Parts: sequence; C-alpha cells; structure tokens
Amino acid sequence: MRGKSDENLRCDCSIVHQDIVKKVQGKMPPEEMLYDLAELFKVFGDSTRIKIIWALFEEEMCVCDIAYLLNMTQSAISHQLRVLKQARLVKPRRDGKNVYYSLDDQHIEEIFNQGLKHINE
Amino acid sequence: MRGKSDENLRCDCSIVHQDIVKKVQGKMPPEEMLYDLAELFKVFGDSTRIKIIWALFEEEMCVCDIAYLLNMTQSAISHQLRVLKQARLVKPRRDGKNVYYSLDDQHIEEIFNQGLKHINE
DNA sequence: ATAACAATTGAGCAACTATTCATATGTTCA
DNA sequence: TGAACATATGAATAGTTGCTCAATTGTTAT
Repeated sequence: MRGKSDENLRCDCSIVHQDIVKKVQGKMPPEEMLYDLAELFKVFGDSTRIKIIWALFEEEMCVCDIAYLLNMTQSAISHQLRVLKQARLVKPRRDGKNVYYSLDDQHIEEIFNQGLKHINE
Repeated sequence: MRGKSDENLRCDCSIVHQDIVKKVQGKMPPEEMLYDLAELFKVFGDSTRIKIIWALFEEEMCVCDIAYLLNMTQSAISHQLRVLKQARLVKPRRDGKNVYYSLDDQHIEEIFNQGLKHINE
C-alpha cells in the first residue's frame, strides 16, 4: 500500500498492491522488446496481409498473381508487400518484369496455428 | 495465361500464372477464418495490450495495479481490458471494489514466444 | 530508342483507434 | 443513507492506416 505522493503518476488509486506490482515489474521484458512484438503483430493484424502470407505458405507468387488471387489492385498489394518486407516476413526475387515474393520466416506458420487454436476454442 | 475479360477484376495484369493461382486458391482457408485471425492479431498489435498481457502471465492483477505498473490512467487500462475481454483473452473476477483480471487462454504464451523468435533473428 | 508491361512510390482521403475527460455504475463502510 | 473509492462507459480528438489514383521506375522486346 502506498501514498500516491511518489512521482507524476497517472494512476490515481489510493491503494495499490505494491508487492504484486514489484514482482511483476521484475519480470517485464524491456520496453523496446514489447514494442517490437506489438509492431510484429500489427503486421499480422490485417486480413489482406494475412491472405497474402497464407497464399505464400503454398507457393512463391508475383505481385500480379496475388492481386488476381485476392481481386485487388496491384498497387494495393504492392503497398502491403512493402509492409511485409519491412517486417522481414517476405522477400522479393526479380525475374524479368515480374517480382516474385516468398516467405522469409520459419515462425509465421506456428504463430498462425496457435492463433487458430484460440479462435477455434 | 488469360485474357482479362473474366469479370470485374481489380487486377489489370495481362498475364497471370493461372496454374499457380488455381493451386493456391484451393488451399486458402475460408475468408471468415482469415478475417478472425487478423482480428486476433490486431488485438496483440498494441504495446499497451502486450504489456497488460505480459503482466498477467505472472499474476492476476486489478485494474488499479495494472494502471500503476504501466503508469497509465485507470480509464485507459479499463478500455484496453475491454478489448482483451471481448477477444476472450482475459477474464475478470470481482472481489469487493476491485476487479481482478487474469489470462483466459493457453495459447497466448506460445504465440508470443514464436513472435519473439522472429524478432530476435 | 521506344512501346508495352510489371512493379513501386507518393499524395490524398475515409475509416479506424488509443487516449483523455467527464460522468455513471458498483461496492464497502461508517 | 451517503461518502469514498474502484471500475466502466460514452463522447471527443489526435494520430494512424489501407486503399485509390496518378506518376515513376525497371525490364523486355521490337
């Protein structure tokens, strides 16, 4: 328990379980790590990108194929591939006029599977 | 290869690898499933919520404790807990004036661990 | 060189989201 | 009952995001 005199606290509760907070505080990973994790999941948090990734589970595809498969414009797909590329989730391979994208990560499939387990509960 | 006469296609490419698209199309999960998956990851895609979840890995906590731990307002935390609750990721337990939240899912930790593997590559 | 096509990029816009602020609801205790 | 406190909720707002449209870059083939 505490007085709220400490610092510039946003929490205005008069009673906090200090022991619990202390314990949890000691176990929290560094701020930056949690931020990066959120950034990664943010990338997964869009159904267009999920679809792109799922398609790439099966086969590498060029931008044009993906656009056709998802019935979206090349531009929209290209923008999303840029996001996925920046997150190091896909990698491009140019072949003539086409650019083929493929998955660049082993863990994605496992992450998706665990996600599906939650959904299907 | 195809003419682009088909339907109302958004993709204006003149050449699509139909064989690949067909194959991938057959493997795509139902639209709704992919949408739900994106919705789940969207919930993970915010560092405040990531922090809350990580804290709850360790111990159930009341709103007030979480707010104090993260140095945020009760209101902000309560709003986020609502999102987590709706996603069936946390569950509340009232004890007097306090409401204690705990994790309501076995898969979250595994999802996070796989996410971290990607980050630390 | 230049025409044709695939892909990328930047600006702009509509839709969404996380927080704040003010207020309401629930619970305990005097 | 009513004062005090913890939590929840609704409206408002600033910031973010996904798509479109237009223009550009990169590659091939004539």
